[in-house]
Amino acid sequence: MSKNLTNRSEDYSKWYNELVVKADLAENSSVRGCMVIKPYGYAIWEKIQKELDNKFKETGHYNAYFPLFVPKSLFEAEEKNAEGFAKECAVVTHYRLKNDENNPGKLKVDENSKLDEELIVRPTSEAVIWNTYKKWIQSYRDLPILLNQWANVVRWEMRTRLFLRTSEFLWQEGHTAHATKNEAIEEAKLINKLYADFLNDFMAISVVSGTKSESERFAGAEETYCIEALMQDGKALQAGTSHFLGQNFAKAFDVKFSDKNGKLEHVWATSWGVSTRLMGALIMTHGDDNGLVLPPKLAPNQIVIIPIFKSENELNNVLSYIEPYVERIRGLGYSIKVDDRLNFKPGYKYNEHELKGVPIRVTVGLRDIENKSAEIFRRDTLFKENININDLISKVDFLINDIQTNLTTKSKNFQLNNTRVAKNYDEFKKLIKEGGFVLAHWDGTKETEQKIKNETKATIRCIPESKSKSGDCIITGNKSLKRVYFAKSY
RNA sequence: CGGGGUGUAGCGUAGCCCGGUUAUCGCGCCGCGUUUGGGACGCGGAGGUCGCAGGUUCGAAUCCUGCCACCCCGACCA
Repeated sequence: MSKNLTNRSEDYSKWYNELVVKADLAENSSVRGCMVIKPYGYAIWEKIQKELDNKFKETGHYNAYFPLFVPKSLFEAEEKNAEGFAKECAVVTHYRLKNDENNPGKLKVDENSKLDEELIVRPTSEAVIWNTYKKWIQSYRDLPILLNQWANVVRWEMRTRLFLRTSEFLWQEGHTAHATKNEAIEEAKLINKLYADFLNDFMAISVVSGTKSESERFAGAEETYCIEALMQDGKALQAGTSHFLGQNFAKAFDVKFSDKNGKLEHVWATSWGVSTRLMGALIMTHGDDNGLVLPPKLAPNQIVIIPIFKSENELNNVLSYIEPYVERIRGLGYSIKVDDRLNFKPGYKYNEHELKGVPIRVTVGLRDIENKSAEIFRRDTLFKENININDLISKVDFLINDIQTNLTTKSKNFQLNNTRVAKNYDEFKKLIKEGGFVLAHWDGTKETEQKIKNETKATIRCIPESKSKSGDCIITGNKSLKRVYFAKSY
């Protein structure tokens, strides 16, 4: 199996270039690891947004928007959260520039514009949102509040990696408030399930889901639910998280409500999010040596048509031959593009669309007009065949579904084939080295977790919900209730 | 912030050890022509503060010193 886990991380960069580029900021700028999302990449992000948005709305959530700036006093209110993010915050200290008298044409910070209280550029919005919720919540009748916002956040990471850990990134963050503990826990679980289904059904990415260990938990959370995907090089990627925040934020921001009996109680909270990292997951899950492979459901162009022609006259003949079919395919709700560019040869176009991951390609030339045929190609298996032009619509319809299903199955099988059980620590070390998920018994202590991390670089990615057999911890031999997922991660 | 590496045209690079004509080659770009069923070809053309600043020298992409940036590996993380 380790044969399958070639280290592709170097190759990924060539596929990134179709979607994003590293931001080219000023030469001496100390902002590192920001990315520019190109139109093609953004089209994919929009598909993700739209689909998730629908799912949130179906489950009773509303979109809202809160400020980018968080006053330091709000930020530090929930101590654990503040402590967790303190080391990676961008801080605004001044609000004005002025001309630099010693350096004509240059500007400098006007020291007279120093803010009394520093503003933190949000690394996440719990603080500013809970400060608002305080004003909105008085009675159990005001609950639940189920809000989501699409926003950018900034985390000043030591080391960045395009898509997976950029300094600034786009995400959605949900923030909900509930009257009971149970309701909040159910909300956190619901969203985690929603994420898992979304990745599997829409993005064709298979994940394992469960909870995080205490040390991997979100700063300020009582419980963190997560989904973890396995990339082709055998490393795990945290694809989404959903947190049960208990009453921590309600206490920090003094958010209370009176229940039916008039008794005052603190509100229960959740928060959850997925980010542009999902696009990284997409690339690293489905990409192959020819470039991106996009599941039809989120491909900006699902079908591309390449006309073959020697003159503009021939091009027009081909276009009118194919036009009724294009219209009908469009009518079925599929996105289809005719690549009639004159300055590129067919071979070049083939390669370009493969690099961009277009699921279906149809080639049509004079030969096809003669034979009433077309050539159809699927990106996932690279299989090419000639069909009768009358079968084009049904074939496209079939392939759209079949490619989606095939990618989902492939991802699931990859995950299963690369998830193995370690019976003892020696075996564990060997399996971790080879890559993939390793299921092993763990005694539940931080110390054991840390020891494993130090010695193997593997972390507990997820504690599955499902009940498996109890056993003995591979390190201490102490009692373990179930096996947990270990892996090296991004 | 520790360890290693790299900086030459939009991108990828040769040259550096051993200083010496007008800084090499490929891709891309512009013009003209021929091409077009798997990344076309010919001819012509444009494009460079050799990362930055000092120093050594008659002469520096090349040698020396300092700085900066980026990449990889650690610590940190969606």
